[in-house]
Amino acid sequence: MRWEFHNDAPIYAQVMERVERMIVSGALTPGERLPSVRTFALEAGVNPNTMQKALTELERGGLIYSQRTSGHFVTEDQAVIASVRAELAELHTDRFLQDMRELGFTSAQTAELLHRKLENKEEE
Amino acid sequence: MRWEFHNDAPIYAQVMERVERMIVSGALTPGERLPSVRTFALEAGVNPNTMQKALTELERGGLIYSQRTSGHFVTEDQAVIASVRAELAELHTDRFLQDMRELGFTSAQTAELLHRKLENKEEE
Amino acid sequence: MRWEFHNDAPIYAQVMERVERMIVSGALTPGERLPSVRTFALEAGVNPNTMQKALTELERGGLIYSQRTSGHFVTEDQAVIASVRAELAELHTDRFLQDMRELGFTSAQTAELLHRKLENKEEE
Amino acid sequence: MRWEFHNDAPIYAQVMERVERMIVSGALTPGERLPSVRTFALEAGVNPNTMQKALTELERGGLIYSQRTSGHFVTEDQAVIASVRAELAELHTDRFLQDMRELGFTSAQTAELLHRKLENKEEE
DNA sequence: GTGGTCTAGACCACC
DNA sequence: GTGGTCTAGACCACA
Repeated sequence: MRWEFHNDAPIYAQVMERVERMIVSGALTPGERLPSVRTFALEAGVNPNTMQKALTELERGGLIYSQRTSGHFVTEDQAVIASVRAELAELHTDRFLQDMRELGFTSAQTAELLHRKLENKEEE
Repeated sequence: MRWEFHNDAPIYAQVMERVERMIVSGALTPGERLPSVRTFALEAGVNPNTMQKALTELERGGLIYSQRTSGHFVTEDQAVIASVRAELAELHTDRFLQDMRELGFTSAQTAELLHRKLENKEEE
Repeated sequence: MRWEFHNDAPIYAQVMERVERMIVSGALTPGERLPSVRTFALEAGVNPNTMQKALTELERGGLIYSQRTSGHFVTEDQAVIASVRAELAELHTDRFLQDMRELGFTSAQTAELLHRKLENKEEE
Repeated sequence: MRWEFHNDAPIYAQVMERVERMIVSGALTPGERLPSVRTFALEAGVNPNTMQKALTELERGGLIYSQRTSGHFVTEDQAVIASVRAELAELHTDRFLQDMRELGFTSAQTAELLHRKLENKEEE
């Protein structure tokens, strides 16, 4: 399964985002071993160096850690994961509000619309 | 200013989206004449055929209409514009909820977070 | 002038150290433009990618900053430079005390020896 | 445990330094028999000829002496050891002052910094 | 096998 | 020209 990438951001950054989401969503659990750099790169359809860079950057953020001979692992510090998750949630919310503002919706109108949508769902 | 495009969708579709947004946000007003296909294509940095296809598709949706001799115009039917605007709002909202769900947020939690964000803004 | 490198540390790290010293010692002044990545790499006798990595890491530390089209520059924030300088001084001092301890000198004896050395210099 | 070597000096010289330190620090005591050249070379991960040269040079300095049939021994002359120890201390001190000078510290400032460091240690 | 580093060579956007 | 990114291929230490 080769991953898909956009033109508007470096591939390594998109790889980072993707792995980030796998972690905060629980698809990769705390302490779990990631595929080897080479294998993961193959899976993503990118060069091993690109994957290496992405993982190194993620390591800097504390979301994963590496052990020289045995691989990369998801952090066991759930606080770090929670923090990143909150950050991403913030980011999506901001982007959403921004998108809606571009359509001419005020924040209040946006919230109102979201509520109506959720109520409709309940009825279904 | 050349527009920026992704890899994950045909260019013409992205052009459509962009013009759509210009219309529903009011950057292009009802009845306003669009630049010529060639000019508009140049401005966007796409092939005139691509721009042509985008405009034709938009015409099918009723958001613009063309007059053989004088060019393309934004519809004067504000109901159509409002409808498209609502559709886009729906789309952004769905995508937002989807993104948040991928982070493990329920719809209720997402709404809660949005509220807190708006309250904080008021305080500022 | 090709630089000389040891085996006991990655080249990019040694390049970082070297540039660091050039900055904190004043050989490169605040705001000064560094040679281009390619030129600098040639001067150091390393691959441009290696120099790029070294400069990127230094940028992360705030000691230099980059402008996409015009090059890398030494930070103008003298506080950052002073801080790095203090850090390096600390490091050298610790290493010195450690080396002397391996020779069987206590810290007090080391300090005593240093003093005698400085006094002898004055006499010269 | 294979020893680690730099690129910036001949291996035999680095071996010398290391054995020197073992002697002056007391890890090898006066009169103690060294491992055989072959064994010692294996331990250090160097060619026996290299180890031979290092020991011969150390012998010239009087720090060790050899007996044709029974091997190499640490000198029993403590004055020689003390002298070498002083020499090494001198060398480390000079290198320290040089490093600090490269950071822009005068000798006085360096001494001052060392003092403050030792005082802090006492408090701990 | 693993991560990590290094080199070589290419392409891109920006100005 | 500039920095930045990407790929390909190689080597190393570690276990």
